[in-house]
Amino acid sequence: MTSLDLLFGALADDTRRAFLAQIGTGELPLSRLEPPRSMSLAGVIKHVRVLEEAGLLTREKRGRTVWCRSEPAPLREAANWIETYQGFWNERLDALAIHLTINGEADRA
Amino acid sequence: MTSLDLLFGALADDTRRAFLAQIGTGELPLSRLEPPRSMSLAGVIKHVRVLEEAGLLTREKRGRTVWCRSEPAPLREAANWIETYQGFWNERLDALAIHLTINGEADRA
DNA sequence: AAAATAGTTGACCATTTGGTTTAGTTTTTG
DNA sequence: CAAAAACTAAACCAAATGGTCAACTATTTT
Repeated sequence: MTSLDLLFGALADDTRRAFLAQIGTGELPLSRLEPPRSMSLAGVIKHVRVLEEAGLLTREKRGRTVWCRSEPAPLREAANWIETYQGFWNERLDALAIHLTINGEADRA
Repeated sequence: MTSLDLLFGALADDTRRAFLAQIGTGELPLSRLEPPRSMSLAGVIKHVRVLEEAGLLTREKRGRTVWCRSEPAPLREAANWIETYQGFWNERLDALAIHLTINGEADRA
């Protein structure tokens, strides 16, 4: 299984996306993660492991609590695939370029 | 299951990403799709259905051949999630803005 | 009309996934 | 020390996934 499989697979779940959103740029004790649909702590741990194996988060044990930190780098890989596969992101960037060009000409006037 | 689940789930497979890449912006007969690892036509059809259910492709039957066309719109939804969840795309767009600003000033000189 | 091409469907199978419960370990706290 | 808190690991289960093959429909082509 390729790393993109792991990556997209990890993102293909409500619960796991919620965890990433909750962690954001900070860090959170594993037991503070709030699954959208209630589940046992063991269930939570399984999801955390999937995210970890996809490289999307790291765990650090301090005392008796495990702190989860999100790792954004792999997301770039996923976004790169989307971008490369079909130039729709290019269209978006083109649109921005046009916007900035207009602004630039407005500045000049 | 939410539509993002379907979307990321559809992308979480080598074979299906290959199909999307092969179709690109054009269209391709279903039987011309080339799975990375060889498989029966029935297998191919199952993958095509997954992509279809995620909204990533549409089929049109003309004569005896089914033409597959890729639908980029849902990808934007996926990319939007990535962008929203943590502002790393913003950094990228910022970088482009800086680039264009420099060009604009070069034009002015 | 007969044969080949293109696709679909259904039954089946093995593996993975998403969850549970129970029984642990380790680290704090009373 | 004893109890609570935070986590882990193993066994188990149902459902989904990724694949097969065989039988079938529909459309060309010869």
